[in-house]
Amino acid sequence: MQKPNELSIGILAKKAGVNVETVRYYERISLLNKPPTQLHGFRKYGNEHLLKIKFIKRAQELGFSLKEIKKLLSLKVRQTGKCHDVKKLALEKISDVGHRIKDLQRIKSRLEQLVADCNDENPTSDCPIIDVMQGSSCCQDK
Amino acid sequence: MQKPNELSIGILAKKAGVNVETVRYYERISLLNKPPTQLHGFRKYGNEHLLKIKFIKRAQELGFSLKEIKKLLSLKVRQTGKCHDVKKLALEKISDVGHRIKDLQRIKSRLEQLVADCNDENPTSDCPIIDVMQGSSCCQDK
DNA sequence: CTTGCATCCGTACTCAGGTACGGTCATATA
DNA sequence: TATATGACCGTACCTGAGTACGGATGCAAG
Repeated sequence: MQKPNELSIGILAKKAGVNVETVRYYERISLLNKPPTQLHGFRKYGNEHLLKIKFIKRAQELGFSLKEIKKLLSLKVRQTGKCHDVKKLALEKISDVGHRIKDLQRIKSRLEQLVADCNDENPTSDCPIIDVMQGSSCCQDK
Repeated sequence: MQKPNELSIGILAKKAGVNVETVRYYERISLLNKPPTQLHGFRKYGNEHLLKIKFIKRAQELGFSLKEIKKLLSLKVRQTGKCHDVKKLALEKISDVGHRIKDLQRIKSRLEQLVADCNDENPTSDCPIIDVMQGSSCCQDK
């Protein structure tokens, strides 16, 4: 019924490994342009749509938000788009991710330190973890 | 009008450095128990409420969600609560945070590698960052 | 022909952690 | 006393990234 490179939304979603609703969602937020429709409004996708969804998913794995991906896609589309512009976004993302890593590391070592000080059999009233959260001991920093 | 250690919601919020609405929100989700009310239903807080909100805020800084904080608070309250139980939650959180750090590091080094390969003046059609997201080159891992 | 799945569309719901709004009443100050 | 805050309450809204639902069609196989 369909030419081999014409995909229904269900097939497309399956091939891309996403939910049908996700495809519709991407269209709603104009991340994916609405494809030409057949009779009765049934969507008819091509291979480029499949590639685009896979692009989105890879970019997400690299930590880009959908909003950022939209930007990335627009750079990709414009002929005038320079590698430079993409690189800029990537560098921002690197710095951003770097900050998040630092925050988490600070949290982690704080917790490790607390756990190290903690004697299992103490009642919680003597628990150093609870204590530090009470603010009674140390760390008025920040 | 009020005894010095009785706080209105506005004063409490200010002292704790949170929004009035946040206090009400914490009550809604039973993180903070509803304080005794005066005439006309005005909330009347004590110093223990202030400490509790500060506790919550410190625990949040350590990466605990409000749900987890609720658990922490219930351990703190029960006499039978042992340091052990708190430590367990802390260890879970450490492992959790550790995973998040690893994920972010993987993302970061991937991006750094891409940026290193990227020549500013290329058009986006030759951009290695875009390429990898297209999936045309390398990395069919995961 | 009927059953059953796929698709259409719009809307509502999810999670977390709040924030904002609107109407009413109380309190404090000038 | 009049005005300006502040507090009350319930509900709606926000972000992000989807997921779910319900009713109306369509299409294909038995």
